[in-house]
Amino acid sequence: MRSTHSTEDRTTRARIRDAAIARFGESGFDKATVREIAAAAGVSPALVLHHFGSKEGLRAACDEFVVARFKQGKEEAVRSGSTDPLAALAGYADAVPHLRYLSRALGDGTPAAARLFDDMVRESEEVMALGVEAGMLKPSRHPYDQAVVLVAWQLGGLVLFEHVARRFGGEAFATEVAARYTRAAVEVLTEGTFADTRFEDAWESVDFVDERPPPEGREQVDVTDGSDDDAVAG
Amino acid sequence: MRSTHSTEDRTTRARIRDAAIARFGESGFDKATVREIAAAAGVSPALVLHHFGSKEGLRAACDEFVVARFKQGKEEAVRSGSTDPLAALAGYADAVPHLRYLSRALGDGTPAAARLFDDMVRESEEVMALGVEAGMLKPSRHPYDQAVVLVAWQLGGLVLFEHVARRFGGEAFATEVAARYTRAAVEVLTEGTFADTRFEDAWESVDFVDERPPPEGREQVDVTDGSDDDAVAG
DNA sequence: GAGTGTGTTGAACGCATGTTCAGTATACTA
DNA sequence: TAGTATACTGAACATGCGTTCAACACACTC
Repeated sequence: MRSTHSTEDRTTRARIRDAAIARFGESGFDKATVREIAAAAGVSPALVLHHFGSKEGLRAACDEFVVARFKQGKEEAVRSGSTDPLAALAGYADAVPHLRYLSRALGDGTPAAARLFDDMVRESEEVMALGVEAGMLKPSRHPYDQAVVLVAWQLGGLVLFEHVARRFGGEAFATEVAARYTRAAVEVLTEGTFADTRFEDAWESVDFVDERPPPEGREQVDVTDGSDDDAVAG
Repeated sequence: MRSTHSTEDRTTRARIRDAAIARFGESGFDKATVREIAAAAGVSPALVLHHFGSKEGLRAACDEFVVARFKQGKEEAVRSGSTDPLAALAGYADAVPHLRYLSRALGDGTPAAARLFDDMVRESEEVMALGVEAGMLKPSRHPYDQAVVLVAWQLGGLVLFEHVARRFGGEAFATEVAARYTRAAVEVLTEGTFADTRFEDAWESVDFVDERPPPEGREQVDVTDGSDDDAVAG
């Protein structure tokens, strides 16, 4: 019996969630207000709380939705052979708000951000191992550490993409900025930038443990609730 | 006639500023309250506003201070030959709050963050040009773009350092985490990770402009005010 | 000692925010 | 038609926030 009133193509709940993703992405979680989000979705502030319990609940719903969406897009990217989700996603114009949201979430220290980071490290490690086997990637002396660093760079570039775009004279999340970014990134990841192994040798002599931390104990949250938000209303 | 009351080793103003840097760094600008900061500094909330005019003024003062401090540390790092300020700064235990603050500022979208980013790009470009001349760095096809990307990665790694540390099983901004991070980073920057030039060639064929954006027009703010905050009181 | 300026405080103000709640409208069930 | 569940609203509440302001304490000048 969902959405007895709304005759739109999407559920009211989905409209609110999308408006929240947009507002959170632009202003950040704290600065974005429930009233703003409600207005953007064309509903009353009370309805937002009616559907999501609290502002924090709304954030959790947005987190789930965006992370799931991102994961899905990433699988496609892996399938196509690219390791940079930024480039893979930049094509989809409607994914930009989600990228923006993700960028904010990573900076805000949302619980979902940690989950996303850990997931990406795990998957990157797998993908990179496969890449090494296939002769596409060079083997690393510290595969796990390298996966962590590369994920940090990828997501870090996402968080600071606004600045990258400004330096490139384009708008944030514009396709050509993303392409230019990727071109430079790929060059570095192919050629390297140090001419000799001076630094590498120096740091290699430092002997640190190469172990993963104890198993993460993060519960794998399943994305059941709200998955039918976009269902058509009667 | 500064600080007629306080008999501490530092000015009250400096104590407030340091407390603010710590609180902003831990909770972020929005969540950190003037009352909290005042309590941490051992003064009344009203005094905070008396000294800095507003919370935003306090943020500006913190920005100036940290950016200046960071710039200074970076110069030393360049002099020592390292291009990674994270590693260069990690040694100074008392710099950790500043790193934490910087990490937050970059995520919050503080005006100072843009200034810092732009400064770093400019300086990185210079340093990298020198490095190429000296035969220490490989020449890039797109030196400016490469500088932008490397700065984005450096600072992005800083923003997400909390997650890097978690994956490495250490505390954020711990020295050994920083070392492990640097080791992996240096490996990638020396060897690259792609085994062949497949991706590089593909992206190189995309023809984008390599120009810098129009001159930035950002006024170079001079750090005169508050520079004597740490002066000893009579 | 009077006058002045600065550091400092406690209490209050005004405002925006997240949240609650009583109540209305609509759709479905029987 | 009556009953019930759900979507939805307007108005209000409580709280925490940044900020203001009148007053006090101390140091300095004359």
